Parts: sequence; C-alpha cells; structure tokens
Amino acid sequence: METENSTEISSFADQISTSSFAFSSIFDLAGDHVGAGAPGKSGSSLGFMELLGIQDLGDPPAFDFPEPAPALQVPESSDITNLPATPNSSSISSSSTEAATEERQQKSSTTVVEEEEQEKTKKALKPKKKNQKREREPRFAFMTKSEVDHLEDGYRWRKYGQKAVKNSPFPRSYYRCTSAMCGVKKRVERSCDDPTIVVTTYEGQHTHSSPVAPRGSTASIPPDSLVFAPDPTGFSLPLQTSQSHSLQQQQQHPYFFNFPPSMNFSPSSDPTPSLLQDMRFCTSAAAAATLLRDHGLLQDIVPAEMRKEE
DNA sequence: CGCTTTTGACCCGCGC
DNA sequence: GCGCGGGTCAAAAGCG
Repeated sequence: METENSTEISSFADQISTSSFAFSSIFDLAGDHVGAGAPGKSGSSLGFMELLGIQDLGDPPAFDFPEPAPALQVPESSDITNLPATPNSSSISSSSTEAATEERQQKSSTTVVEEEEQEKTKKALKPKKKNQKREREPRFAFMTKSEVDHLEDGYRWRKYGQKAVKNSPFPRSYYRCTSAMCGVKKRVERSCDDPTIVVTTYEGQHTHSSPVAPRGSTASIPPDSLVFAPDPTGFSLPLQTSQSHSLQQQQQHPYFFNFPPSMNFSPSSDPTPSLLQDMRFCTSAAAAATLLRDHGLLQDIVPAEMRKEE
C-alpha cells in the first residue's frame, strides 16, 4: 500500500506541472479505510479555484455550478484506490477548502501568533485583545456522500457544539480531537441541497502522528471518492447532475483530485496567494496532510515554495 | 466513574 | 450602533 501510495503521489506531482493530477484519497492514506476498490481511470473534474478552496461552504447554495469543469485526466496507472463499496456510503463527494473566510481574515490581520491558539483554548468568555483577530488554522474540507454524518477517519473526536445552519434544515456539528495538545477541529454538516452529502471541514494539524484506534461507535465508512469542490464562481463539479451515472463513474476511480488544464501548476509559475493558501491548506489538513508529511510525501505533492508557507 | 453528547448562553466578527 | 450568524463554552444529561 505504501509503495502504491508513493507511486501515486509521484504521479500526482508529475501531473501538477501538466495542470491535472490524480491524488489518492486522504482517507486511504490515513490507513484506516483501505478496502478493495476499483481502479481509478478518470474522475470528475473540478475547478481550479475551487481546488484552492475559495468556496465558502457556509453559503448556500453550496453546489451551484455555473459551468462544467474540464474533463478529468487521470492515467489508468494511478489506480491505487481500493474502496469498499459499502452500502452506507456511495460515492460522489467533492471537497473544497474554506479558504475564503480565512483568507479574508488573514488579510485584515497579518499577525500570526501562537498566542492566538493558546487563547482559543482558554475560555471564550475572556476578553480578547482588540487588535488581534483570531488566527484560524488552515482548513480542508470535502464532501462525502454518506448516510452517516460522522465518518471515522482514524482519530477520536469529541463533539463540543452544534448549531443550526441558516437556510438549511440540517445542523452543523463541531468536533475537536480528543488527544491532548491537539487542537484539530472539524465541522460536519449536510448539504442542504443534497442531504446525502456530508460536508466535513478539518481545521488545524494533528500534533500526534498516530491516529488512535477507531471506536465502534462511529461509522467506519470511508468516502468513496474525494474531489475538491469548486467555487460557485469558478470552475464547477457537476455533483448533482446525473448522480447515478457520475456515481458509478466515480466509484470506478474514486479518491482523485483533479486540476483543470487551465491551472498552471508548474513550479515556475507564480502561484497566487490564494493558491498558496490553499495548498498549504492541503498540506496541513488533518489526517491527510499529517500522514503525507509523516510519510515524507509532502514534498512530492507540494511545491517547495508552498511548503515554505508553513 | 469517566467520557461523550446535548444544549442554551455567550462572544466575536461582519454587514448594514 | 445594532442585528445576525458563526463558533465556543460549560453545565447537565446520557451512556457504557
């Protein structure tokens, strides 16, 4: 598996320079949900801007795609994905980064202080320094078609809040990693447009390399596919169109991210700040990034200049 | 008994 | 300044 992953990551890196790539599922990499699966051929395509996580998941409609994204180009060789076809989670998922709000906040506050993080651990009721906005961790979000809200990802989470989502009948749940000193959080909510789609947003990095053993109480169901979600204003991923068809398609090649041809990802290119933001995002996101990093794969998928961001 | 979930209250940032 | 919505806290309840 490891070898296969490495191979896959390499191909991923190779494809970055050609504007499209395949990427194994973060859950797969997390090592907790390795099942038998179909090889990946081509996947759904997604917009670059979306890949960058410009989409604000909180704003409905989350899946309004103005125009279809370019076709995905994924080599057949990149079939590392072994996905169990569980009855609970049928494929189709898309992921998106929630960098928009984060970016907005960072623009207004250039101070990145660890103090902020510590402050967050303190009581929220405590008055905060006026000039220090809360520093938000990079986020990594993805959508999963699943009947269960809380997908097991190898870590233990404690729910610390739940809020009703505006314009949505489904509440949003807030979870924190139960490991001491690990401030990773995640939010789980269902898409109001498609109740079968669960939107999970990770925030922060796990400070512990080894995920705890999954508990039986949580659903141990991996997403069948992961695709970065598009920004409504940018490229799009027709998640809701011909679901059965795309579902079947994606089951054949799940766990692939795709950059449209319009995305020039060559090292020589000059990534926009948002791109850097989002890439850092991907590299630091929860389990996926942690594992990638732990396995020394980070450099394979993220340009050096982006890694500097961290 | 210890851990997790629930839930109402509170704080904060943002838009108007 | 005010209202709204997102995010978090913490006491109480639930559960194994």
